[in-house]
Amino acid sequence: MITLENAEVQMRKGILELCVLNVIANGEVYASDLLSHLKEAQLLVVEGTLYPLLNRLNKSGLVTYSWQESTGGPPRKYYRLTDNGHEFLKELTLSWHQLVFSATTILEQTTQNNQNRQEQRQAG
Amino acid sequence: MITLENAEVQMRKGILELCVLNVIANGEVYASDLLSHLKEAQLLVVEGTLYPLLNRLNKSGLVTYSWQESTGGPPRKYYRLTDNGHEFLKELTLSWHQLVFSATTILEQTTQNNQNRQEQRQAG
DNA sequence: CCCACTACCTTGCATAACCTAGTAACCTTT
DNA sequence: AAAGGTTACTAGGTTATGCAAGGTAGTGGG
Repeated sequence: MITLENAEVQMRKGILELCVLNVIANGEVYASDLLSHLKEAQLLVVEGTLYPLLNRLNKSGLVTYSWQESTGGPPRKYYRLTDNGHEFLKELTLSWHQLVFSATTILEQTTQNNQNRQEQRQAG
Repeated sequence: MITLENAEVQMRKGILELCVLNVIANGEVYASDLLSHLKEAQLLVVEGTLYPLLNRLNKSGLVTYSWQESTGGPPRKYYRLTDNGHEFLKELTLSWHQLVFSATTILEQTTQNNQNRQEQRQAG
């Protein structure tokens, strides 16, 4: 069964990696930083999603981390991109732009046709 | 293991429904029409992906179809959106734009910071 | 010592859906 | 009737991963 909820989750999935890599590329961050950055951009992510993703990125050699002391609380893992990670991000960003292009192409056609139909309706 | 291939598939998944619904909204089409429209927009889809998707959309009440004779070959199923489908598409399009906004926000930050770093490197 | 807060992490359920490879039916042409 | 093109469809292997829920552990205040 297709629901709006599902479709939105599906779309979000696709760009989550892209966004996480970008935030990390943007400067060393730890998990909570990431969460708040993503939240700022209105991209909903929770811990149970983020930690496994960071581990996957690490195991795939795209990010690495270093422990750093915290003023209060346990030490933090600060992530940064590896060389492979930068390369990967570059190509993924390209893919993303191509995808946006595809979608835009199709959306624009629809918009134009709907406008045409409205004009026809008004003319008729 | 994270690969570029996987990540791209993942991103494409998310917008496939959106694009298919849009093409259908664009005028009655049958499966092969859809495939060529999507191909024009450089969105790779194959039969085995499309037919199940069309069935899901149909079962979810978002599209309906009518049989029409073909000049040569078996009759074709021409799809069109239902009222629910139009409503769904409207909201999904909105979600898509919001998602593009989120991604763009994050991508721009990265681009700016990278530019700053380059300038700093050149200055140093 | 205990509580609250922060931070990191894992297990497992639930879901999802792509795509390969194949089937079957209809039509026309030879 | 055989061949070839067009159209529709599906079963199943494979892969993926979101998220809720629960666990571990460091710090500091009362």
